[in-house]
Amino acid sequence: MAQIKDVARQAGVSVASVSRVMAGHTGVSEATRQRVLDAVQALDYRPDLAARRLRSRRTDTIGLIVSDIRNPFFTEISRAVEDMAYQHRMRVILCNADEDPEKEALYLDLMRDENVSGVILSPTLPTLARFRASDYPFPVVLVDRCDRETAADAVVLDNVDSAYRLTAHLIERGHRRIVFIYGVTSATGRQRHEGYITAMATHGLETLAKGVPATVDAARTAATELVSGRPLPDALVASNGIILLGLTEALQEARLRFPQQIALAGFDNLPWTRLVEPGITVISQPTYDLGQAAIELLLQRIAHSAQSVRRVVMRGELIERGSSAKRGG
Amino acid sequence: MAQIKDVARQAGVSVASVSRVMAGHTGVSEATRQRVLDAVQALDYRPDLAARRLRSRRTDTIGLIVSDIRNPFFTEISRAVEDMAYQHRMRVILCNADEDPEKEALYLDLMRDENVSGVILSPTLPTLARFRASDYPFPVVLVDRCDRETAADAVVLDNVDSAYRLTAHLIERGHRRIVFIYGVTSATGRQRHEGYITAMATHGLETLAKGVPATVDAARTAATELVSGRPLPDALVASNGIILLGLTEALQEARLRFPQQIALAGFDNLPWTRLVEPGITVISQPTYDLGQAAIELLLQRIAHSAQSVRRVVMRGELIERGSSAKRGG
DNA sequence: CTGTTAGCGCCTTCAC
DNA sequence: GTGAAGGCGCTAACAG
Repeated sequence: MAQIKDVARQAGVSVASVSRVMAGHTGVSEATRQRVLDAVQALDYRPDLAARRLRSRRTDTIGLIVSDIRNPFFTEISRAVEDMAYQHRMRVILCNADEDPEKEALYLDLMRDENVSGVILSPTLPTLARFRASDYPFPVVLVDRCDRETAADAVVLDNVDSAYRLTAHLIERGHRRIVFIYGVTSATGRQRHEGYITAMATHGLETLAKGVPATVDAARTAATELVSGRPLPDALVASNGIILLGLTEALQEARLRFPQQIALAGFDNLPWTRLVEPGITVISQPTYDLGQAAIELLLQRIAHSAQSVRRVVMRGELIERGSSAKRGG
Repeated sequence: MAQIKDVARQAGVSVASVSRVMAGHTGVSEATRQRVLDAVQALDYRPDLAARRLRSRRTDTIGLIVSDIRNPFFTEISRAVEDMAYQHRMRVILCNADEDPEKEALYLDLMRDENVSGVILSPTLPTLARFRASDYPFPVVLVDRCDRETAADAVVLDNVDSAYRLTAHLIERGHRRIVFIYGVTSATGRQRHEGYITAMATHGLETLAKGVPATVDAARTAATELVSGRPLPDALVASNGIILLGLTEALQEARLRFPQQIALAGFDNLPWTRLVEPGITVISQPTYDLGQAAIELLLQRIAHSAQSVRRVVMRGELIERGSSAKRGG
């Protein structure tokens, strides 16, 4: 493997000149530049990143810590982050915390060891609760999950508003006994719960929410129980795609037709939601855009560490399908 | 940030002893070890990875290059790889090639720059065609995609057999005009196509396959065309979950009921396949296990670069659901 | 079992 | 515009 001194010798210049050319610095004569470039090509020289990182004290690496990689929402986020990062000549270390605060803490520690340039994080509830940007030696941008109290760069959906609109949509369609099943382990679930409560209260309706761990199994179990009691709810609403899957499975197992016997709606416009007839009404999130905005914000923060704290809020889009149709309509 | 010499001073030993303790080497007295550990704790010392990597010429990093991160199959693979890697104190750099050979080549180049310890790769067809392990300065384990000719460590499904069994199952159920829609851009699609052909030929039936790019849109378009002609096929079979999604969408748009009007089956036991009534018959892949086996194989190869080339083949499991039921049954 | 020392490959001042 | 030289923080001989 050729090194910088080999290139210097081959080009008949000093290592300093080679370094300057490689870094794209100005102040190198065109003649020298060309000779270096030729030598680089001839020797197939590639700078040693470990050496460069040691010397320059920068890694050009960003850490992405997602809470659940199996959730297509986060898959799409990571796709966006990765695309943008490599465009900016940065590396991505992907970590999946599996909704486990300990694993998450471990990974945040690892990020410190790796001396990353910055981190994009979708925090679990405990981590978010005590999150202070100053606790970390690198800039952090929160994605998907952030609350009002937390002063941090963040990119999130308008969770409260979206949940409000989704609930209001069901109320408009004549549904009254609307049960909201939400993930208690994330800020997102809580905020969407809040939007639901506001919508119900505004319309003078009784709230009937149930918090569950954000897994398909937990959601299915909860829904099965809900629909086995009487009176049957008019509608079930899920706070995210994972829970929506559990609800749909439960309704199917209970042989309950929607919207005829019970209405259904939720978050995340996953491919299967329009496949299950007559289609499930959802709030669609701009997932790729959220990821893209997160890394853009992070890159800005890396470049300008003193800039003011920013929050980017994106709007969820209501996609109306058959599952929320009018009662008996 | 404390460095090794600070720890050495604090503990009253040499930097070599600190280094030895940090590396978990034997041949350090218990007393020294304890003093070092105390000093490490007191100073909150963390070794500088860049320095370590430069000096030791090892990165303890593995590259994972998947062809499409949006495919849940690869999501699960990466989950497994990540879990195992961190257990072995290794880092993972995740790259999504998006089925683009150029992007894939770029990433393989990047792996070289990063001086990774090894790579797990699900290659595109062109890359696989000219794949030679000796072309890379690091060990490579192929996952999901490999062909007979390629001499490389690999972990794959029994693609031909699984497709054979799936097709034979449909034939047994009385279906005759079975159309196989497969991804032409992957070795997996080709091999599954082969299994289909063998099954049809064995039963004296005419093969009716159609190759498409492995996208939902392409599959939907192809299927829409197929079902608009006459006679209608008896059954549609997809070579993977992405294509199966496209087929399902097309049948739904065409208002064709399965299995009454047309049967349906495919690969990948995705959650939605049992949600779409009456459930879709699929070959289930042991995705997590495939990923786990891949990294285990890679770690072995890293430890024993001379060991013989290995191929791990895992069996797909037929999950029978309503979509493949008997004609008119 | 422990310490001394020479680099790993590169960047970056500093002098010319 | 160019070159010489001193580290970045750590590991691994080697010597004791």
